Amino acid sequence: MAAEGAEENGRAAEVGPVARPTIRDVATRAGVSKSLVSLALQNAPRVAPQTRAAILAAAEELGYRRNAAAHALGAHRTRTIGVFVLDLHNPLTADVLDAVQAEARRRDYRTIIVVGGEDAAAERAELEKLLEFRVEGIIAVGHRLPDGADAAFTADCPAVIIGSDHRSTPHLASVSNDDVMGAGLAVDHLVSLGHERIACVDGGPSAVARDRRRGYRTAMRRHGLGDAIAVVKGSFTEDGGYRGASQALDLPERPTALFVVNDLAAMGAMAAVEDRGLSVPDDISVVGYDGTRLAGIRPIGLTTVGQPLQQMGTQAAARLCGQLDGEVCGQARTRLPPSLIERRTTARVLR
Amino acid sequence: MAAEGAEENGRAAEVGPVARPTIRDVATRAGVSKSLVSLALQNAPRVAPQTRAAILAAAEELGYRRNAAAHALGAHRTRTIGVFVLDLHNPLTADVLDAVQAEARRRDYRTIIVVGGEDAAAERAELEKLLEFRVEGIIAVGHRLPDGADAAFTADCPAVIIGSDHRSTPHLASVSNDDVMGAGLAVDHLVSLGHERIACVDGGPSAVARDRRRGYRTAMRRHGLGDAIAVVKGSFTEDGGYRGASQALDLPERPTALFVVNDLAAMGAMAAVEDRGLSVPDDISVVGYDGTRLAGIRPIGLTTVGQPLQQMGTQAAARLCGQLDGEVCGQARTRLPPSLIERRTTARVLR
DNA sequence: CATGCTTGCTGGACCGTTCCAGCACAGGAG
DNA sequence: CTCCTGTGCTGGAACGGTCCAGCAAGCATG
Repeated sequence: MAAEGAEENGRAAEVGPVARPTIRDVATRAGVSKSLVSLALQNAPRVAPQTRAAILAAAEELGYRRNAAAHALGAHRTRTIGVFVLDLHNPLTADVLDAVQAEARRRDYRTIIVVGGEDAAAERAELEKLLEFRVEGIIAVGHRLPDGADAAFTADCPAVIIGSDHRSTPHLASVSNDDVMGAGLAVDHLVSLGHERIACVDGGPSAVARDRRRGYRTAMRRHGLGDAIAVVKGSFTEDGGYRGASQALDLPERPTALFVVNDLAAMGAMAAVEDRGLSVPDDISVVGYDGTRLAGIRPIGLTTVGQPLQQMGTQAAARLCGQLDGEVCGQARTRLPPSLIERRTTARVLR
Repeated sequence: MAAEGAEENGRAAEVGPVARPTIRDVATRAGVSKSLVSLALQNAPRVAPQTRAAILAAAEELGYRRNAAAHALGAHRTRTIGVFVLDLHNPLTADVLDAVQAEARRRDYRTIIVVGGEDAAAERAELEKLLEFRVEGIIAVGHRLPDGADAAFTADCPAVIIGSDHRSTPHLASVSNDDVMGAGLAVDHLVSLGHERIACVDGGPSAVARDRRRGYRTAMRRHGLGDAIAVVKGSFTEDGGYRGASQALDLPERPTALFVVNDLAAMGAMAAVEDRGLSVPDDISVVGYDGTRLAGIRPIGLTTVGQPLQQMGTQAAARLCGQLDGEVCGQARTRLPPSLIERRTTARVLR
């Protein structure tokens, strides 16, 4: 029966956009007022069961489909949250998104995703698009907007940032892992394997990179290795990792281990090691950060600091939806503990 | 000035959804009718330049933002295409999406992305959501809807499938690579390295897997290796690749090379090789399929059949937008040639 | 029997746009 | 001067829903 409706439209589709049945058409067919159809469709209580059934049947027969635009306009609500993604290529994104999506669905919110293009302008345009859609809240998985610009957006609807907690915009809610602690975990692990000359391949100016860098420094000093601290410039990309590691390996006192700002960059770092005729982990141990699936892939087996990605996604969505539903939510910034995932790119240092 | 508007709303945001300025507010401030504001905002021709400027200024001052819902309702258009993604984890997805997004943007269409959940029901719900938003067209990157169900959707708006071209639904436009040819490329390459016992780790019942399987068989026969044909069951996941390869390696006549249905599964296959104390490529050569970035990562260096992912994304978007803009588009099903990307997981067979 | 409450339904205003018909005015052609 | 054309603008209907006030009928209560 539904198929029949689709068939009818199938023909019309050839010549242009189909004139879809409206709530009024359904009302006529069911012999009731359009108001009642509206009520029945949103599962309102005061509708007689058999009337409701008749309306639902009529809707089904006509192939009625709610018009989200009209709905939003009338209801002043969309029950939709916008998800902004900075980089689809980062394997971290997929894990987080799956969890966000699942939690939102559970709470009866829908999600739409947009992805920020190359530059800040494109990112801004995508965010603007979300706002035009009148999403009720925004979840951002990474962002590169200058401080302050994001504030202008979150003035319009609540937002939660996943991953980086911008210290500069304290009003922004965030769910992140404790990067300082995570970096410490990495250093602790390497030290426990006897490493002393541990270099840090950095990620640049972002808040995340800053914290990981700081955690590295703090941990090194804690182990009495303050003099061995060596931070080289890199980035969150494979290429950045390659260049950073190259620089570190060419240091006069060559490090025996590399702590790299994220998993992707760690891939590049391993390539750099290899290109110098050295091997991982025999000559050089490598630790990444993020705990993405990529790192877990067998031929790679990267030791890394795992973020609770799924949990982060879930919490972010739960917090946002909760806030929208008027629940009182606790603190705006949640920070989850990371954990070390030991695999095959780290080994005891050779004397 | 824009910031000022944001500030004002910033306060109101605490107590609930902000009452955003409407086109009417802008009209009042600029001292014109709302119709003219509407005209000015959509860059209509018959608006005096200085009036337009005044209107734009007023809009800016008030922090006006178009309401997409109202727009859609009035204009009977959304200029939005919906992108359905089956699996965000497949690294192929990101490449394709980037290209789709870029092309759509170039043609002044916006995109929204939804991701299909665990099962066919969730997938259907997401597609339905897109339709409720009244997207003008749909691009699907993979899908698992039973044949016929997808027909019901595409009856309502034009759609292009990327990747798999469902033979069973010939009315669906698609952009794909030639899987039969690609599989042939892989076999040719292995044969040129002296391999004869080449096994195929399969991907299951999907159309894509079928074509790759068939391409493998055809090529083997072409090389006079019909007797060496060995297809083992696997899937498009790492795990499926592992199990498939395990089975292949336990064959009485152990193969010297593995052609695996996609890059992800090839990762699993390599793990299986390793677990048997064998090495890639010295003992076993491995070829993947897709040409994802994953395969290119240095520590992996997988030899693979590369799909022109970016080109596929671009063409799909171009075709869809073109159709929506009334251009006459050629054939509904485009098939691009893949190419072999030779890296370090294949080697000359040892005698 | 009047009253009030509950249940089930209706009519119409409203949301923020677009778009169409139409109007006033200016300038050029006849 | 009149007519015509084009320019710049306005008012209001329409889009497809939601939601509120209100109404009729049935029932219980006093």
